[in-house]
Amino acid sequence: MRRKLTAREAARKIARAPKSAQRDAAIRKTIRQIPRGKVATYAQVAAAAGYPLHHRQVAQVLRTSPAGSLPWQRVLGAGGQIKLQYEAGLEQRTRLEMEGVRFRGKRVDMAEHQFRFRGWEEG
DNA sequence: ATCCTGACCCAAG
DNA sequence: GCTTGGGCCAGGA
Repeated sequence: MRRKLTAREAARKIARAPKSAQRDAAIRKTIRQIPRGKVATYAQVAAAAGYPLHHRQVAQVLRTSPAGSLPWQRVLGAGGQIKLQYEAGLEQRTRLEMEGVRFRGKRVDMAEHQFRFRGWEEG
């Protein structure tokens, strides 16, 4: 069994970790803050995580994260559009509707469902 | 280092 | 509404 890291060791480990790992961790943490019935856009997640120009990495994180580790269905494209294709897109829509998220045509009603992160001004 | 690709975004037309 | 072109960034070959 591996011994638990001391606080100092943990800090060193983080300092040594590549920036991409910190960034991805921040993105995952941000996504997990979105509650049931609420949604956020890729760009919004990136900005709230502290990386305003990394919306594409949000998608990358969602793609590469193990299934069940994130509420992936709550992340949408700009304007509340589902960006997944085919079955995946249908599943996303179904999951969201199960959470009480309403759609207007192909788009989620963002005025009603967009999540406000702490420190997220605008709107 | 270069080239390609992606669950992106946005302003134009 | 839709398509297009340009911009953005990181990962993999």
